[in-house]
Amino acid sequence: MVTIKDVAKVAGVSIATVSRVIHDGHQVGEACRARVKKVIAELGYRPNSNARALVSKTTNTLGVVTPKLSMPFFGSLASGVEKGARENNYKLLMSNSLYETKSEQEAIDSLRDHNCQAIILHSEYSDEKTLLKLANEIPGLVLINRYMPAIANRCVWLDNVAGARQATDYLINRGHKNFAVITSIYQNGDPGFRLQGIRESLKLAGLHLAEAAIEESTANMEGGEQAVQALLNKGIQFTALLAYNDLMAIGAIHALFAAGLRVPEDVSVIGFDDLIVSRACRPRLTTMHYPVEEMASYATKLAIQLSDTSIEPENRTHLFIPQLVERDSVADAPESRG
Amino acid sequence: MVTIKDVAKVAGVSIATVSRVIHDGHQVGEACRARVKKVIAELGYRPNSNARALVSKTTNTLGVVTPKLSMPFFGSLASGVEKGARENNYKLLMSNSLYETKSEQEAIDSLRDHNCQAIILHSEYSDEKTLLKLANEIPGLVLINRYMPAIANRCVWLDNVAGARQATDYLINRGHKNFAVITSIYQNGDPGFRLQGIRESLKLAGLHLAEAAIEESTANMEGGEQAVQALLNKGIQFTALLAYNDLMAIGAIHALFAAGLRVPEDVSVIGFDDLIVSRACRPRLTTMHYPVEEMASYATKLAIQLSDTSIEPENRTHLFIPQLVERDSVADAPESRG
DNA sequence: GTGAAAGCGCTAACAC
DNA sequence: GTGTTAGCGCTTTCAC
Repeated sequence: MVTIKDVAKVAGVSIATVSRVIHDGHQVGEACRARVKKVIAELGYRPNSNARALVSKTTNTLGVVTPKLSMPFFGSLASGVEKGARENNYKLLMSNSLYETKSEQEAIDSLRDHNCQAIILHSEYSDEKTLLKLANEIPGLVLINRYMPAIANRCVWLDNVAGARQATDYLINRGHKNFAVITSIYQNGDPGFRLQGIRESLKLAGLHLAEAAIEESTANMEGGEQAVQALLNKGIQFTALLAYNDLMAIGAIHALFAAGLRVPEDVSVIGFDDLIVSRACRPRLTTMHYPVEEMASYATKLAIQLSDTSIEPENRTHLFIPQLVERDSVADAPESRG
Repeated sequence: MVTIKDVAKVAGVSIATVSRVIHDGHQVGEACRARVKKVIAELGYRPNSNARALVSKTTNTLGVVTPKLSMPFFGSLASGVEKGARENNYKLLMSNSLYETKSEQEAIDSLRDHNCQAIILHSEYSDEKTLLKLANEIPGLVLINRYMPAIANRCVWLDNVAGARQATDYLINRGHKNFAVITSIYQNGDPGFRLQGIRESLKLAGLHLAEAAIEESTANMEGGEQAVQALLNKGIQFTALLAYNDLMAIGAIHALFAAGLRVPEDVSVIGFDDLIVSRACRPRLTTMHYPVEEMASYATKLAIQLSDTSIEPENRTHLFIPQLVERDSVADAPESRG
């Protein structure tokens, strides 16, 4: 390994001079700087980032904690963070929290050990108190997809209620009157807000949503299938189905066709997230676009900014709005057709 | 920040003793150890990993370079690496190479700066010479999804030829005689090997594959659609379609239905990779399972092992075989049905 | 069993 | 402009 000493020796200068040259120091003589640069190139010298971090206490390292990278949603999130990190010349440390409080905590701790100045956290399980404490200890901590009023300016989140309302309104405008909803068994967080949005819109339109028309299941394809089967078994009549997310929506479409129902002719289905899968199913899924990647990049820049405590943080929150993506899984209500 | 000195002071011992306690040192007195441990817990002391890395020259850090995390395939790869890293108590540094030689190189360099002892590299663009040089400099470098004879024992790869043969044979056994293939315009690497496998199997079965029945396009859904449209426009007759990957296969299914052809009744379609999307489309896609996540975990352990130059590396390569996953997009050939 | 001390590679005063 | 020097927090001999 070639160190700053080696460079200094070969170039016939002191290590301080080499250090200055590296830091674009304009306080070094022309000729000298050129010589040092040449030696650096020849020797292939690369500063040791550990030594640098140790003394300067600034690591230019950013950490991200998500449940599981193999889930396309989190892959996109990670990709957005990576982009933000790269653009700011930060290194990216990554940790899966595996949907567990304990490993979530471990993941965060390990990032802290590594002196991450900025951390992007997608936390589903830690309680508010823990998060608040953490936020207090780490200025560069930003929460993504979670809103906590006490640290509103550290939250980058999506307006799930508005998104769900938009989806519901769209269906209402298409003439639908008979709704069913499939949602996650875990009603804290996103699922709860989306359901709330659905309820609000329906109520405003004077439409009734029976409790029996809301089916809970796991938030994946299988869950979507099962939920629809349950709905059908109960004899619920519906022409419009709102799914908690794309995966459930796709499972629903499978189950609907298996039951001899056509999408969108008999039943319109709408998803949420706009993952790649939504373009893979047939019919292509109409859904609410969740700009995760963009939000993640944004959160990254915010985290880096906040980690510099010398600048006063803005006192505002960071709210994104989902957009409707019209594809082929929604049609006008059968009864309203010519 | 609480340092080892703080702990030593509070516990009334020297920093050396604290260090020993941390390292499970059994060379510390019972009472003393207990006291130090208590202080560590009380103060919430966590060793500074930079300082540690600096002196011990062992960072326990692993880097991974993939084109883009938002692609489900690479998300899975990253997830596998994360698992391997976590199990070995390694930290994970991540870099996107964005499908460009230059950023691929930058990504690798940045990992080196950070003293990664082990690196998992999914390289599509760097040439063999560059890779060889790199492998030479970094003992813990492992190539995933690329085979280079000169460093065979550093390669974790998939037998694409065998996979393609298996897929083709399966179709042949189902009575198909008229084949078409849609593949990537980039024929270096995986696409070339898969096409080779297809050709071998067909030839062995005495079946002819006209050049016109091979259509090249981009390796995504749109590419799959376009390729099938081109095939259809040319008037190619086929009952079996082999797609380079799942995405192309799904695009193909869309195009086939759009043209009034049913899958699998009129045309059987087979994919490759077994991404989540393959379970999202209708009919569900029969495909070759690519065990990326498993391979990535394996590669990670291998890289960590290789990075320890004190142990002699095994002189063998690491080859994985894809597995056929039967779902609903393949049926017996129409002409062979009762 | 425990402490003192050297030093990992680097940055940042502080001299000259 | 350039060099000297004091650490950053830690591990690791080497004494005692």
